[in-house]
Amino acid sequence: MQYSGAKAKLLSSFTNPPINTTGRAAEQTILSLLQSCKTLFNLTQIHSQILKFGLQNNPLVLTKFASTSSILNAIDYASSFIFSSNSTTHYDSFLFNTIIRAYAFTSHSKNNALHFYKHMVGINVMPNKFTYPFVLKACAGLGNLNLGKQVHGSVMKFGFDDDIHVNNTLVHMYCCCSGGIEFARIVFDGMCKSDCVSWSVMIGGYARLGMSSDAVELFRKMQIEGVRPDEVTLVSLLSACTDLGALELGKWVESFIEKEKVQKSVELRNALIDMFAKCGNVDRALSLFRSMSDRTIVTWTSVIVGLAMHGRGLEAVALFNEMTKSGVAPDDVAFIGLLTACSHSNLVDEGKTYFNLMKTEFAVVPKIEHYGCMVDLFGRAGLVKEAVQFVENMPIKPNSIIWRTLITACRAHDELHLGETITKKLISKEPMQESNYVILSNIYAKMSHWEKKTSIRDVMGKKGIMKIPGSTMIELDNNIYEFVAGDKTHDNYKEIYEMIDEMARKMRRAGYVPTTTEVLLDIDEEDKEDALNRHSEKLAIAFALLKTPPGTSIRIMKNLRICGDCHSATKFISKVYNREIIVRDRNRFHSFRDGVCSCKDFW
DNA sequence: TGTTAAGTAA
Repeated sequence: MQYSGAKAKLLSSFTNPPINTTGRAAEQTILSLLQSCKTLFNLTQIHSQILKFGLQNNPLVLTKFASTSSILNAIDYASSFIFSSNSTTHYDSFLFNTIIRAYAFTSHSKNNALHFYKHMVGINVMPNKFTYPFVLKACAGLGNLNLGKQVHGSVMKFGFDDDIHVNNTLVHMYCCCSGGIEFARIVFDGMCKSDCVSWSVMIGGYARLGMSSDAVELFRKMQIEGVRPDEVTLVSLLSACTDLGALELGKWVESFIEKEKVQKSVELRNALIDMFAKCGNVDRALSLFRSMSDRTIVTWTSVIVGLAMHGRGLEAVALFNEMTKSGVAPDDVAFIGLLTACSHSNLVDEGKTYFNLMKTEFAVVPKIEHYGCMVDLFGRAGLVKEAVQFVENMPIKPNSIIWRTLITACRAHDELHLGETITKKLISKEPMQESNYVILSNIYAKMSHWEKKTSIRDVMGKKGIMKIPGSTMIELDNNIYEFVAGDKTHDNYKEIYEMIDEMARKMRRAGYVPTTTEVLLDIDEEDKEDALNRHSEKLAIAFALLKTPPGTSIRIMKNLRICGDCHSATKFISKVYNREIIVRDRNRFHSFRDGVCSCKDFW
């Protein structure tokens, strides 16, 4: 490579170094080399120059060296000098901050950051207020709560707990450690000064942990206290809206952005797209997407996933092709979206093709999730043999999700004995997982093995298996209501149960037959029907029918997959009450209208 | 002789 001008001159002074230079001049030479050339020179050469000049313990040189480039080697060289040094050279906080910072920002070396922090304290170099944000960032990356608490102790000991930056990073650190969220809130509540970043960190912490109601609640408090949210706050808030299915709140965020002229970063627009897609308004997501000229892989993936969830697989595939043509390289998440789109829309050939292209053309190594998508693709399409073969030939050891996907396919396509065998194997490996027993119970129901089905309940009771309660959420008049099966905690519960009875009568007249085999309980048929009628989604629909004007759409969100009976019942409800009912379950959207579901019963 | 904090996709 040819260099000209100043660089060429420096390069020549480097290859023909002023050998006799000593002291201040040598220091200046090295510093200017490091200053001007950064990554131009081979670090090993600079290293040998430093040794030649005897500057290996010079704090200035080391600091410059460590901050010279983002190349980890530079930091490693600098840090090895410090550790190998047995001189009494005094290194100041800035040198350590530089090194800690470099390590804290490098994904694999966060331990080194802590290492240096401890070394620094050990040789009596005082940390300053700039030190802790770096150290705490490293702690956050490591997610080690005890380590974080230790550093928190030092922060207090050295009296930096009145610094807003330090406190903000403390809150963030606790948010990133498992089991740390309560500590985060304690620090947050105890801060003598707080700003938009403090609130954003805390709201973001709740949102990432799926504590979405807490995130929304804290945002409301932020509004009351008059702190202006910025685009980062709103990304976290939108993520909470997405999780809760809170479309109205999401729309409010969009109008807030316009009204308050919040900077519309790509991340913020991506979050809006994701929110609209997952709150049931995929067309709004699409139009936002079309209006963007600075799309990232996240933008594309968000709409592809959104379309997949709505069963619009062909459009998702078309968008994927448009994306690759426009020069955006697909990553592993994009492929998960694409393959999900194929499996939810019965596009077996397309799915197979893209799975192969993934490796050959796009150099994305398939992960267990991609294999899972393929098993699902075959399984849903009724190709159980292909699914089994695929699992047998997988280069990765199948996990329990793969097995459950396969079992679900067996159950749906009447490979009941195979399903039973695999489920029993799975239960022996994973005896505390409730869903394994639910699947087995459903298989026995389909086989009419009622005694076996009944005995499952005893087994579960003996093992003390925790049930994940099904719950359904609905957003009405700026409130989010949550229902669980058999819920009687709601203010209007009497009205709701009367409505349930009315719904049951009208549905029966329209030809609805309850699917009582879905009930796990050991009770008689009439009680089973009663239990089905109290499923959380039916309670939420009854509540919505009571509280919203006739003819308007009803949107509900379920935490698990919608059960077969509720799916069939909702079709009848949509017809009898002339309502569009949009259900978001764990996997996808179901849009019921006039007795038909948008998923065409393919789910 | 200087440096610091937060966010999105299955």
